[in-house]
Amino acid sequence: MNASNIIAQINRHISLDEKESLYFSTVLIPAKIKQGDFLEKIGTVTQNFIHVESGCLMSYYTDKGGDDHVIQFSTSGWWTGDLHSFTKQLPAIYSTRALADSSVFYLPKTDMDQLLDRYPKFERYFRILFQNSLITHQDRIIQNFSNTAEDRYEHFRIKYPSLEQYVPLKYIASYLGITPEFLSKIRRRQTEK
Amino acid sequence: MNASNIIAQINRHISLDEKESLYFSTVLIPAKIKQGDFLEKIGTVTQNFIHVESGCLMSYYTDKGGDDHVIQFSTSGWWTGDLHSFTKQLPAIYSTRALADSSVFYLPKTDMDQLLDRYPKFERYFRILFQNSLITHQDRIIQNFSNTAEDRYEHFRIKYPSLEQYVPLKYIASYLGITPEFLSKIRRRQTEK
DNA sequence: CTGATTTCTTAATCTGGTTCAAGTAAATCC
DNA sequence: GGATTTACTTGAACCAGATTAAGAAATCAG
Repeated sequence: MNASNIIAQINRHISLDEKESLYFSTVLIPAKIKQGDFLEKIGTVTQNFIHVESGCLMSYYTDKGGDDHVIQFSTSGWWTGDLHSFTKQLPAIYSTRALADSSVFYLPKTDMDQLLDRYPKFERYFRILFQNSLITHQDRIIQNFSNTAEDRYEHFRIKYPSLEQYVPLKYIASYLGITPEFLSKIRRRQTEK
Repeated sequence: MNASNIIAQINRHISLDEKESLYFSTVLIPAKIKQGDFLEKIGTVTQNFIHVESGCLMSYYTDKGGDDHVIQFSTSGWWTGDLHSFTKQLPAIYSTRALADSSVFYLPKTDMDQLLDRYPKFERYFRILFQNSLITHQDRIIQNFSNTAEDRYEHFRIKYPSLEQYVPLKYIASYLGITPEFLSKIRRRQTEK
């Protein structure tokens, strides 16, 4: 596994020269993750920002009642990780697990900090990344308020068609903010149409 | 109105020198906004990123049924605006209005683009700004899924105590994702305790 | 100061979605 | 390949919060 994919993807937003690309690829740590394995556990301090090369990951919050709530699925090209824990170096409130055998790159916090100091171009890259992600999150909040669960499910399937191969329905339900039982009901309603 | 407040605030994240501070303050456009006035209307392309000096603004989405959904209240020190419209120069899906007489700075898109090109330090500032905002938005999604409306209301009052002086209850209800009637019910329940 | 508009509350009724409990299909594991 | 765990479905009872409609309180305009 080499870093050419991730670098190509970054080059869609900024233009890295040889030196920058090389430096970046040396700080990335490649890893293979087996389905079901944890990349990050609640309560421990997040050391890495995670970039998915292939496979599928899921990040989720576990509430006081022990129920899980999915905040994100990540497939090829996505970054993930508990940003709050990563930034402030506090215990994570999210867990991240592989929903399929996956390969990822870890970007350790100290290396990311150095990277940003040395090559401000990466500040731009991550600024754009977070800016876009913020727009997506605002939209998700609005959609959750203004649409029914059924609309949200249809919208989800259109927006992330590739996820259905990886993600069990109960996690899709969680992502949508409903119970698996109710998602089941929605699905039956739709096939009856 | 001068730019010293906003520059002091930016200096909490990066260190601007004289030249940078000066350049930044020359591209900011100060404005006074009367209560009830629009800073940004749905359907028009957002030209400015908005920084609140004093007063209080509200950004909201209007759904197909004509119902408004508040995404953000902004008081002194906050940035606001329809980021999607601003970034992609597409018609805005959010409106922004003043909930009280307010003073703001506009940062026009072209000036922000030039600012970021000329002084990459600002890339860092906005990277941190969006990164923190993203964390807040993730948290809001999770809280909406895992807490009851009553818990969310209590949490809101603790987190944003200063907003109660500006914001009518019906907009707080909207921000929490409930109807004004139900917020009323919650409030009565609480005073009865 | 006064009428008009907007905000907030109250109560009755209704509904989208949950909970609980049970059964079935599908992965997974030795 | 058979046993066991995990994922999905079904249905009945239930509840958090929506809807509707009306009145009370506050704010605003002239």
